Amino acid sequence: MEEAFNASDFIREIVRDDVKGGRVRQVVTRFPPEPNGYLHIGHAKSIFINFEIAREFGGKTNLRFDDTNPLKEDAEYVKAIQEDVQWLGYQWDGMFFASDYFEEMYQRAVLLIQKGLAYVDDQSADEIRETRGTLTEPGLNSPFRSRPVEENLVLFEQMRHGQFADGAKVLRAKMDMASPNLNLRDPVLYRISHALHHNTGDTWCIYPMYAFAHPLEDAIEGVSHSLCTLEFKDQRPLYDWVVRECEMPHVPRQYEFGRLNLTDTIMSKRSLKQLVDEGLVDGWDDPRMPTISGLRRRGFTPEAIRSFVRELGVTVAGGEVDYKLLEHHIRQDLSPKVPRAMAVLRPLKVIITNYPEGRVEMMDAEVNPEDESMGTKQIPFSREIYIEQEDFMEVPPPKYFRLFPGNEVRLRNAYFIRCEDVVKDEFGRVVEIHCTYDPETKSGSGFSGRKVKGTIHWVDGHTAIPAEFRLYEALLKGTEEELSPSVDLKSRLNPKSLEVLHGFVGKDLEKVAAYDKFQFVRQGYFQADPKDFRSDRKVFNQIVSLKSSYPMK
RNA sequence: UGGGGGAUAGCCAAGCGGUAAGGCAACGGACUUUGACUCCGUUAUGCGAAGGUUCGAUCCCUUCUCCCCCAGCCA
Repeated sequence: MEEAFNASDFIREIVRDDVKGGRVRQVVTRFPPEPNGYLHIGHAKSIFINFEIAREFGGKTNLRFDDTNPLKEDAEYVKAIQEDVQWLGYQWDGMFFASDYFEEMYQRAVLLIQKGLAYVDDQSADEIRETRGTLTEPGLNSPFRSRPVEENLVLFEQMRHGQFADGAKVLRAKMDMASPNLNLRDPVLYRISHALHHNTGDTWCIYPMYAFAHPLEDAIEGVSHSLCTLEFKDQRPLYDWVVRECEMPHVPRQYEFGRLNLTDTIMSKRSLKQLVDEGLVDGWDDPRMPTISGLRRRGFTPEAIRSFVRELGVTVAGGEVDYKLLEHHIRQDLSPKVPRAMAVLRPLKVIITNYPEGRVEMMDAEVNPEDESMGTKQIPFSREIYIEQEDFMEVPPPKYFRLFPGNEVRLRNAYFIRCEDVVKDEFGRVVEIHCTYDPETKSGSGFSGRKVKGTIHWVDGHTAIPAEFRLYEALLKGTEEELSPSVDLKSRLNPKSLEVLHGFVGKDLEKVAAYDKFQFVRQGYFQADPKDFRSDRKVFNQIVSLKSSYPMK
């Protein structure tokens, strides 16, 4: 289902034309993350686009770490990024680092200086900002703009050799301080930073800026189509300028697509990192995080993520995709392939008064009704069971098909039971209910004497295994105003984003292992938590609930 | 405000001068040992607005409105 797909969008059209017209011999794309954080679902879209398009045209895709800012980058992230890309199902052709090219970049910058197209500026960061002009006013030329080539060459070399402090000087492109495109007002190409680089250590103390480095990286790698998000659109003239003026033999082209936004989800790495750093979540892989590792820990599958981003398509219109669409794709993926099981998240004890004490019956249960080949399993049934608290109401609302005094329901894979009595504690809370069962209604017996409106799930009281269930809601929730990025992140957090419940799973889940996924019947899809699951402490993360047409929950 | 992009249903999105695909959501209904799944049906005389060109406009032209991005020595 996933493979039978023939996408067409403006980028694929461009690539197709380039190949047909002979302008491009081999399609080469790249996924260029900066190793300054973990990948999120937005990156999944970019990964999908870059890898799939190259694959469709028989091309190649590189994984390239855009590590030009040592202050923010870390080897931890490069490892995590590789894991995430592979987990999503993609294998790169080449793996590179921008830092692999630092020497060549330096030489290209020297070329620029020699051509009179770059100069060393002694102005401070503040001065540069102040003289950049505004949206409506042109900027001012730097007093160092016409520094002689020879002097620039010497200064730039001294920059490289650590003769200046951080921020003392920068290398700037000599473009146009009056350009209506702010990116072209003599953009900074190199800055001084005496920082330890995760890859090159202290070899360098000057680092190229993205705008200079990225086009060179693409050109060096023979990238044909450099596919990035829309906010880089204004950089395109600069991108082309760098490739041209640096006299790169290979000319890559940049094309931009709209980035993914999801409702109730923050996607900025800055904010995600803040959540992690301030301990507001359980790390980058907290199941509430929109990171790939968070989704993985939550129980999402690569297939679901891929089919989700595939359906989004490639466009330039900005918008916000409903999180429900992602939920649809994970349900769609899991439903046919995951075993059913019964779990009671909020237990209520039920005594079946006419069922013989001490007797245990093994009941047949289909592993997955959607796929007979998955077989059946045996689950124990006895006099005492647990059902879901919400499946009993003393005073039921209209259209309530579950248990209430006098009503009969089907216990899934077992018998019909009828509620006869309610036991309450001193505060009037229901603590236990008494039911009777009808032996003739045994599951699989073909009994058709009477129909019952509701079927509820349960676990056997004597063999049930205690389990912890973690239910999730959006990490951030609130009105549009409350969710404004200008509001402090902490106050935008949804206090109910995590709910921990202690209940039971059936004995058939005795041998579950981390990452095992189930559909807990009538509840939703769950995964054994990879971090906290132990054989003696069963922890399940809710991936997504089941859809429900029953109004209240 | 200068520049760059965008506007098709509640959300995403096809459409490329010939009379508005599809998915999600929602709402009905069928089926059901999951109020699930599946299946059927409903939901834009309308494409941000107003003019114009044309036999014919979501598509071309003009003007206007609204939204997003750019003033890091971040990427």
